Amino acid sequence: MTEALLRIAGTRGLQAVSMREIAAEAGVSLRVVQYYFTNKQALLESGLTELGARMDRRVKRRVAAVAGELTPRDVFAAVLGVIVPFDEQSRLDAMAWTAYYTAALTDPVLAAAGLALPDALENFLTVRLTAAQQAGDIAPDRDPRTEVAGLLALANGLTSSVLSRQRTHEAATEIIDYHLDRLFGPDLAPT
Amino acid sequence: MTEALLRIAGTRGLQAVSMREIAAEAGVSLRVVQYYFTNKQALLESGLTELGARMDRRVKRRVAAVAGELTPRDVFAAVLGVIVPFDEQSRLDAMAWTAYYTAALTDPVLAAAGLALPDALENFLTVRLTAAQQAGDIAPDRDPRTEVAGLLALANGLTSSVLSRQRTHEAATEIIDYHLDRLFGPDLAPT
DNA sequence: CCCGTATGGATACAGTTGTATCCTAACGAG
DNA sequence: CTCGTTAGGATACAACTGTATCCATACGGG
Repeated sequence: MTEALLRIAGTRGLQAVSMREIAAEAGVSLRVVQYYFTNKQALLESGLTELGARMDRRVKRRVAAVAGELTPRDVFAAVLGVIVPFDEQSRLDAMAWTAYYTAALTDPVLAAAGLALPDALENFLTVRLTAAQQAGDIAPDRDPRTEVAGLLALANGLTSSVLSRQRTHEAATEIIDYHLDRLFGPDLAPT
Repeated sequence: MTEALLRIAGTRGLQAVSMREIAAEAGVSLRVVQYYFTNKQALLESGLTELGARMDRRVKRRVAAVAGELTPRDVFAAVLGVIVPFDEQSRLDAMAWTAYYTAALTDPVLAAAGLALPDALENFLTVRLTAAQQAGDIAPDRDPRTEVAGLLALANGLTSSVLSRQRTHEAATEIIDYHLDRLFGPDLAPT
């Protein structure tokens, strides 16, 4: 049922999401939607939670696919590579996520629930990059906090352009890889 | 009246924009809104046009403020510096712009009218950067098209984080300047 | 003076929205 | 068997939406 919500949000936008639309999309009656989600707000929050869970699953899958030891660069490639949509499903999710993010800018309730994830992500990556710097994996004159902020902003901006079909997923990935090469140095680039 | 529209879109979101709300915000009657904008769609399009015009005005103002000759870096600093919100007014406009952009992702009518500007901007900057490269202002191993795409994506991503108050305008500008320094070389950096 | 046109006030209307209410079934515990 | 709880169908309701209609005024050219 939350899946129906995200399907609508990803194809027709959050503003097209109504209790009745979800009921129709999920093939149930309006009452059932009301029954399992008392509020529309509870419904929306469940969508946001599910989006976060999907993102998490994708990162874990990518990390698990890495053979051998996990380099810091692998972590960044996995996280950033998951932000930019790479297939139909992740494109729909990214659409829904953008819709949520925009809504959160003017809705304080959604903001509290939705802006925590990007923040946590930035902190997580900053911690990892700082550790990588102390281990000598990146140059000492880099500022981990600034680099992470720049990379996340880049990935988000690229996502926008991929969603609007201004750019393909491959072109976006290339740009990200280029920046990762510069940060981690060519000796750490994947073969 | 279009101003009232953008004020609402920037503070409460596009979905809060209704004919009656605009009438109230502009201090006129509903009929007047209907009279000057026959459709709601015409109303929305006028908002988009106005946003583009404001962006244009800001760029021109920055360009005009440059003393002496206009370096390629000045052009980029002006354009990118105008994308990231820097005062209350530009913050509201960026909010409205984000709302429009998100709506355009699922509304083909808005997409045709709204995605033309970013596209034109990217082409314009690519032409300028290619010329700058031929003049020796940037290293010959850079790909102008990729560099422009990356910078615009970065600026857009930073705008998102500034709008969500995750980052200040100053922090965003710093990151952009850092990337411009790397692209144009320190010898062309502003004093 | 007179009338077409621009401007705008008041109200109506059908559709959609979130939410609430009322009524059935099913079903396991006692 | 009975009863409380879970699950869901049918419908109602007030609020809001975009749009349309009916009217009144102003006003400049003939």
